[in-house]
Amino acid sequence: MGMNYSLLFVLLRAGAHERYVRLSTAELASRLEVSQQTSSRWLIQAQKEGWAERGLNGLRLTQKSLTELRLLCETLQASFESRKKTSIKGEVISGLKDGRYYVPLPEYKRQFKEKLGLSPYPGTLNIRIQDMEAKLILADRKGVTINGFSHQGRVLGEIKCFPCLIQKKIKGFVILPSRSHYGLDVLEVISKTNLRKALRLKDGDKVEISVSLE
Amino acid sequence: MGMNYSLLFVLLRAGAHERYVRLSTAELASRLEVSQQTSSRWLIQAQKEGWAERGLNGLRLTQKSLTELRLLCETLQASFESRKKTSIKGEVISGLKDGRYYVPLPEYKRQFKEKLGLSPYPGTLNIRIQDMEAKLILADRKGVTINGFSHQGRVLGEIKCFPCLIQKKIKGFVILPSRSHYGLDVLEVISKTNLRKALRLKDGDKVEISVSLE
DNA sequence: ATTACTAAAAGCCGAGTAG
DNA sequence: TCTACTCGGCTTTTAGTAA
Repeated sequence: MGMNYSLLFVLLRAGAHERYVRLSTAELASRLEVSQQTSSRWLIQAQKEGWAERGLNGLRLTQKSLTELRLLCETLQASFESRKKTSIKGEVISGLKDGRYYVPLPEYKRQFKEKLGLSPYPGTLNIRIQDMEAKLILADRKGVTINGFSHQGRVLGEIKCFPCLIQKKIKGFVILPSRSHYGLDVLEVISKTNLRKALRLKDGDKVEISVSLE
Repeated sequence: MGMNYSLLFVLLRAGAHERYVRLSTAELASRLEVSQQTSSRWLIQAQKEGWAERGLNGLRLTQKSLTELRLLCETLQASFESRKKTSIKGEVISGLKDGRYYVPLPEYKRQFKEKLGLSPYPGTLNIRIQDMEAKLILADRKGVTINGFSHQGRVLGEIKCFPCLIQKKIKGFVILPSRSHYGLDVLEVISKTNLRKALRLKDGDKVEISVSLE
């Protein structure tokens, strides 16, 4: 029989981790949104299994409960405070050259300058990545959003950007266009400079992108 | 229908808060310690209620789940990081005078000096407290431990100490001897000075002890 | 391999109520 | 007041199994 999380959380909120608290089974029931009978039964069970104890002054959580809850707290914290940075590896590919079209569009350019402080080189460096999940992690994060717009009857979608360092040398941004022509295995990077030239990259070269998830 | 905590915690531990994770219902079942059929049913339910979603790449937690879990995380953190100080009130009593025997023992004295920076007055101030729960709170905390030892065939137990301020004036330590002769209603305090003299205390006088729980 | 349905058994819930 | 028992009804579980 596992622990009754709802009960433990209610007891914790009542302060039963540091002192005996006086809580009638009826009061407990209302906080748990169950009947008085059920809260009474749950409490008896929790006592039997060593999660809670009752004394003259009321209820309190046992050391066993506290250990368990503290562990849970750490698990939760670890999950939520997880990675602020990630490193993505892949190799340079040629791609469709469409970055050369959309990156220099005035509306995108204006927003790149305003939101990223970047006057981008007109084009993207395309990287085929090994770990596709990495792109999914980015897709989930907030990043900086460049708004979409219409241009000459064409709809240009929004772009999500993440600051990054290419080969640990040059600053740039990983961009995730909402209407990308690439799949999950290709990452697009923009920078002030022509990355291929500056880093002497050619198709097939291995590159490392250190991305800040902020 | 409330959320299924066990399921959410297992999914969180699997990393489903930041990406799709591939987990068969059988694998999930073994982690949840339920049958495959039950894990399948729970998952369907969680999906229906908007706690989890399934894509081609596996399972992941929804925003709704993350919001809920983050809130829970904060509750837990708040509970565990709670009070760093507490105030205990009571009145001076005479006690058994046994502090006069054990406080000055060289081994205890050495540790008091080393661990607390204290050369204690040979004796304890005994206080009958109104709120017995306060002592239980202390017993639960770590404090500073003075190790036990043997002396002339007698076993002297370990002592847990908490820095305190008596009457908001004089520094000292609340001590909790593991083999105390007192019950939960009596607190023993040591200090560099003779507290009775310095604060002009006599039996029955009200005192306030501000304890640092660290 | 996998998921999820059926159906019977097991377990849980809460109204009623005793102490 | 309060807690916790009984017991009929309802829900959840899991073995078996189909897809």
